[in-house]
Amino acid sequence: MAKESKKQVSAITDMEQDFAQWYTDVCTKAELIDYSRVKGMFILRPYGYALWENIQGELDRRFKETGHENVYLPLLIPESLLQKEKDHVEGFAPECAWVTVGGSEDLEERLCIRPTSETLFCDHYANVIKSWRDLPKLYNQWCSVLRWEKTSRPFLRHREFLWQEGHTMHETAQEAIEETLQMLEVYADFCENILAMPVVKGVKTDKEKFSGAENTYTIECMMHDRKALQSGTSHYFGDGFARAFDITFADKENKLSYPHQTSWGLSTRIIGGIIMTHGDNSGLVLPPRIAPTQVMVLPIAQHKEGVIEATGALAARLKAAGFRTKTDVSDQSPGWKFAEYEMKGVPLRVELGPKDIENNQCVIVRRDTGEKQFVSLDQVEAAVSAALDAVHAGLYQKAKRNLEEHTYAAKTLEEAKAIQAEHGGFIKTMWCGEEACEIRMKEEAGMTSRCIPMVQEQVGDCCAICGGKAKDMIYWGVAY
RNA sequence: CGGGGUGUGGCGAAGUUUGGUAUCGCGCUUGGUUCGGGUCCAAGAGGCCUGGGGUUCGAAUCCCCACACUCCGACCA
Repeated sequence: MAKESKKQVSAITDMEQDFAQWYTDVCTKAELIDYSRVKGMFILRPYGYALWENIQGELDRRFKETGHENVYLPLLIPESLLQKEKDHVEGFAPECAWVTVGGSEDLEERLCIRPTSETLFCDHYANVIKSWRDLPKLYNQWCSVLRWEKTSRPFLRHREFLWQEGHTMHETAQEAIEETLQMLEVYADFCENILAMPVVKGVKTDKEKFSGAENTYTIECMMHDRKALQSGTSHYFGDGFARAFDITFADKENKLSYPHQTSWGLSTRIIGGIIMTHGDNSGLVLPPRIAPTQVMVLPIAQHKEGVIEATGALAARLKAAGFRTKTDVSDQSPGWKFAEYEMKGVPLRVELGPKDIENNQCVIVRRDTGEKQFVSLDQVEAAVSAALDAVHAGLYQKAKRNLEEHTYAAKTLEEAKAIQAEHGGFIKTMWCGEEACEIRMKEEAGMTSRCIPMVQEQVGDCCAICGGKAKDMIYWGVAY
């Protein structure tokens, strides 16, 4: 009886049994998300939104440290504007949603709800960039965009999703390329040091790059089911958009020149990545540096004299020390509370009961390992700080091990196919650079190219697919 | 957009084959009890069974049509 009710309350499917169902369970049971009336549009509940706010805070600080300014551009793009750059419109047209009526009047020109804002930024830049003195322009926008996806999943594929999009303009190609790479580094650093997610940095093939870009750089992460998640991208555009939008400036020699452009983005999709990188069968596991609640202080035998007061005092101390701390003095049983905050991925639980109070101590429990530690109340701040760092390091190491243990080298298509079928993960091979080989890999092994990593290795002499002359070492994988 | 699955109080399900006016668990409310891993007991509130049409004396149940969610595939961040 008790066993049965336990199972019904927890109700998170084991990831080994059904990974997709596990994922959906975590999203809803941890109260990150709710479904709305419109397909593909999700409600970010307070806990999920708080996570995004913390992500925003960390990224925004990094953007500002690297000289960027926030702006806000309109939601709607006139069709004529969207069509100025050929590759771009071809890439996005299939998933655009349109506004055709205003009030009761049909509009003369239909308006696209932004799927991304390159065209809006370019239109604006054409107005404000006149001289080399106006460069660089280092803008970022926090907003939502809309793409009419056919299928959707919480965080991983929303029709409307929150993101940031950086759009910059530079005097020289060199400077723009440096910016592109710099922002890739910002994302990689953020993922590894804040989210505890190890990344593979690289450049996309022509087939996989952003519509209209010259180069797309990416950070690829490996999820627990060994599928790949593209977690952030940074694009170098050259002067293609500038020419299409007629953005010119007088350079230092008073010659009319086209500026060089970049854009880079990271979305709420990363939350899906956090869930699938760190989560376990008890639910969410949050990296401490962005967890909305880092420490949950729970009273044991709270009806006993002084326990609730002591719990409140301890929580206040931890809050004062700068830790995001909460308590739960509801009349649920301790066991219920343990399970609840595990499901919500709170990195540390601090238990405080009559015995602890008597001994001037508390119990610190790590979410990732379940490890318990008895700590004197005199040193609790230092212990919590160390434990949070330990959780971060533990999560990172575990994810890194998953990435490394499931990255394989292959010399032939057959070998790659066999490895993918048996183990999943990333498979590195040599590649000739031909799109035909990418298509063949997709058709035969179900894998797309993830990236050509910055750090190259010689894993063979010729292209694993066609046997032709190898150009680069490339990563393949099944992607979200 | 192709293929499968599902739709019954807030959640998870039984009931559908063989039509007879809805059952169970969780949650919720109130009171008591317990508290170091989802305590226990009692009393209560809440559903015209996704929507629309049809068959029938009678439909959650049979038929048709929509819609939604979900999984797999194609496409995409």
